Amino acid sequence: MYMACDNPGITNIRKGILVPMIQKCYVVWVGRTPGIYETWDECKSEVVGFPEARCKGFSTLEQAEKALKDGWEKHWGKKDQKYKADIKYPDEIQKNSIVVDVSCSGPNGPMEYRGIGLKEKRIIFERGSFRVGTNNIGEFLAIVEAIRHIAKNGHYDTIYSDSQVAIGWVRNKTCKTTLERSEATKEIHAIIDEALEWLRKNKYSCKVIKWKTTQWGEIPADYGRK
RNA sequence: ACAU
DNA sequence: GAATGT
Ligand SMILES: [Mg+2]
Ligand SMILES: [Mg+2]
Repeated sequence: MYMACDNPGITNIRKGILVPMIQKCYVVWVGRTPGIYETWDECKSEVVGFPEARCKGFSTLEQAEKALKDGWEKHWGKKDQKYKADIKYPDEIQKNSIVVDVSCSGPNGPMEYRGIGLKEKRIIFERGSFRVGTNNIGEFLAIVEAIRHIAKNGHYDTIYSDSQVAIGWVRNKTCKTTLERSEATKEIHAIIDEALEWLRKNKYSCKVIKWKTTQWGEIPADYGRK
């Protein structure tokens, strides 16, 4: 029996480590007998070989009941919010931590990043979208923002990032981005410069450590767009 | 090669 | 397939 996470959309799936998405209700709008089914097998037998059949999986009975009333037109081909299974992380992982990640649509942006409290699965900060920025710049700014959050508010003692590059930049208090300084990039560079200045002028005691993606699956702050 |  | 980085 899976427990529904009350903050869907910020946990991730990795076979063998994390549990798959909860999808326990299947709505059949157009099939042999329209209604709600508990398994894919049942659902399948309602729709296979049925012309123009319409069905879809949902996480909760409530969602499914609403979707059945809505009709398939409102849900077909759309991404409804799916609840993810709650996750048991390995003991090795520091639970009193903020996990961060970036999402970068193109090589130079748009870029956004966020930090999430691992234990509470709560979004602590979200920044962007920045018109220009690289993956590594976003990973870097995310870590610095998490450090500053902890320096100011306490509550956490560890930051996880999956970025070898950004962890290094933070450690060295330097940003070796290849993104040229130009009129088009001056905004993001100003933000980087301010972050570096804070790092160099302030002390902090939280640890910044590597999220071991190959062992633990995608970092829970991941945007799930890959 | 490693991490994104 | 491409780019950002050590
Ligand atoms: Mg990342
Ligand atoms: Mg990611």
